[in-house]
Amino acid sequence: MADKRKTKQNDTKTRILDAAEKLFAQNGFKNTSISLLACKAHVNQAAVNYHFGSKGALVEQVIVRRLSPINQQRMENLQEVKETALRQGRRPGIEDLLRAFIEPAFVLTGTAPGEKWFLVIAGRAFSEPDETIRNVFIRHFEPTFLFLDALMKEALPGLSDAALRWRLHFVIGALAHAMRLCGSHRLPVASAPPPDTTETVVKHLVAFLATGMDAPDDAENE
Amino acid sequence: MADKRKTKQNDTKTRILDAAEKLFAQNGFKNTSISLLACKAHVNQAAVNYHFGSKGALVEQVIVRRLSPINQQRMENLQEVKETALRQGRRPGIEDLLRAFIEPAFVLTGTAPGEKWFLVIAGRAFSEPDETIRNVFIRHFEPTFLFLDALMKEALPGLSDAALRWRLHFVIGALAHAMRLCGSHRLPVASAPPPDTTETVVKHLVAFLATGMDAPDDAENE
DNA sequence: GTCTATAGATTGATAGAC
DNA sequence: GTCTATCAATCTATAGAC
Repeated sequence: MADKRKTKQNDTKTRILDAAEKLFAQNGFKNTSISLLACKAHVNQAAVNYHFGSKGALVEQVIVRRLSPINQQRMENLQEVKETALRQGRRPGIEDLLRAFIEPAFVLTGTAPGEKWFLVIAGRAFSEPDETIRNVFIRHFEPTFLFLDALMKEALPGLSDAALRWRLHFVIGALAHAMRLCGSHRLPVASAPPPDTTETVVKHLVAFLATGMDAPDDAENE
Repeated sequence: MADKRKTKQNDTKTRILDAAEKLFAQNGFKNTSISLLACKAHVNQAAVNYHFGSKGALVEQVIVRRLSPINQQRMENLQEVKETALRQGRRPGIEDLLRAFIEPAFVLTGTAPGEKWFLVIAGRAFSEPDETIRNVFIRHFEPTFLFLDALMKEALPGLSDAALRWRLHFVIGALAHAMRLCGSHRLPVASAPPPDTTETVVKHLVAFLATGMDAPDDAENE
C-alpha cells in the first residue's frame, strides 16, 4: 500500500486532488469542469475518471481527505477535555470545549503556507445545494457535533435543551463564516475583517462564542 | 407603472419569480435549469428570457425583490435605535442594535406561511461561489453592515476595532446559518435544532450574540 | 497509465409563426 | 406575449490505440 514504486500514480492522484481543492474553493463544485481541472493539474482529461471513477467520487475524496483527520482530532481533543475535567472533579470548561472543536479546522487545513483552500470548501458545507455533497459533510460532522453537544450539556447544566442546541448551531454558523473569510483571498470590500493570523481568529472566535454560550437563558420565558 | 391592465404580464413575471425563488432555494442557482423552472411556473420556456433577458438577470431580480426591502427596514430600525438612544442621552443598546438588524430578515422573507424560501437563498449569500451573484448580495449588504458597525462601535467604546469587526462577522455567520435552518425543511438528522417559530429563533439569536459582542477583549494581549 | 477522439445528454438563448 | 423548434456551446464519461 505504501509501496514506493507507486510514486508516479500517487503523484498524479495528488496533483488532481490538490488542483481540485483549489478550483472547488474558487469556483464551487458545479462550476468546475473536468477539462479545466485536468489542465490546471497538468494531467490528461481521462486521468480524472480513470483514477477516481467519476466527478462525484472525486468531490468526495477531496472532502474526506481533509475532513477525516480534522474530525478525528476534534474527537481526541474533546475526549481529553472531558477526561481532564473528570480527573479534577469539575465540569468541562466552555472555552476548552470550543477550542478543542474549533482549532483543528484551522490547523489541519491546506498544505501550502499561502492559501488554505479547504477552509473555504468546509465553510461552504452547510450551504451546499447538492444534497449528496452536503451529506458527505454531515456524515462526518454529526458524531463530533453530538459529542460536543453532550459535553456542553455537562458544562452548562442550567441551559434548556432547545437553547443549547440553537447556540451550538450559532457556533457552527460563526465558525463556518470565519473559515470562509480566512481561506479566501481578502475581499476588496470595506466590511472585510482585518487580515489576522488564524491563531488570532481562533482566539476571537473562542472568546466571543464561549461568552455567548454562557448567556442567560431568557428565551425560555414564553 | 401600477396600471391594472398589466395584470397578466405581472402574473407571469411573478409566477416565474416565485417558482425561481423556490427552486433556487432547493437546488441552488447553477443546478436550476430554465426548462424545469418554466415547467414549475406553468409558463413557456421562452417566457423566462422574454421577461428577464437572461438567467443571470432573473437571479438578480429574485434576490433584489426581497433583499431590498429587508435592508431598507434594517436601516430604518437602526436609525430609530440611534435616535432613541440620542434622545435619552445614552449609548445605543447592543440587543436593540442586533434585533434591529436581525428581525427584518425573518419577517420580510417569503410570501406563503409554510416555506420561507428566501431565508435559504440569503443564508447562502456569502457561500455563493459565483462572484457576480455574491456581489449582488454584498452591494446591498455593505452599507447596512457598515452602519451597524458604526453604531456598535458607539455601543462598545472599549472594544478594539479588530475585535469589533470580527465579532460582527461572527454575528453574520450565525445569522446566515440560522436563516438556512429556518428556511429549509427540517433535516432528518439528529443534530437538527428544534422546530421553533422564527420569533423564538430571533430571541435565541439576540440573546446569544449580544452577550458575545460584550465579551471581554482578551485577544488583545499579544 | 496515458492519450485522442467522441458519444450522449443538457444547457441557455433565440428565430420566427401566431 | 406566447408558442414551437432549434442552434450552439458545454459537460461528463467512455472507447480504443499506444
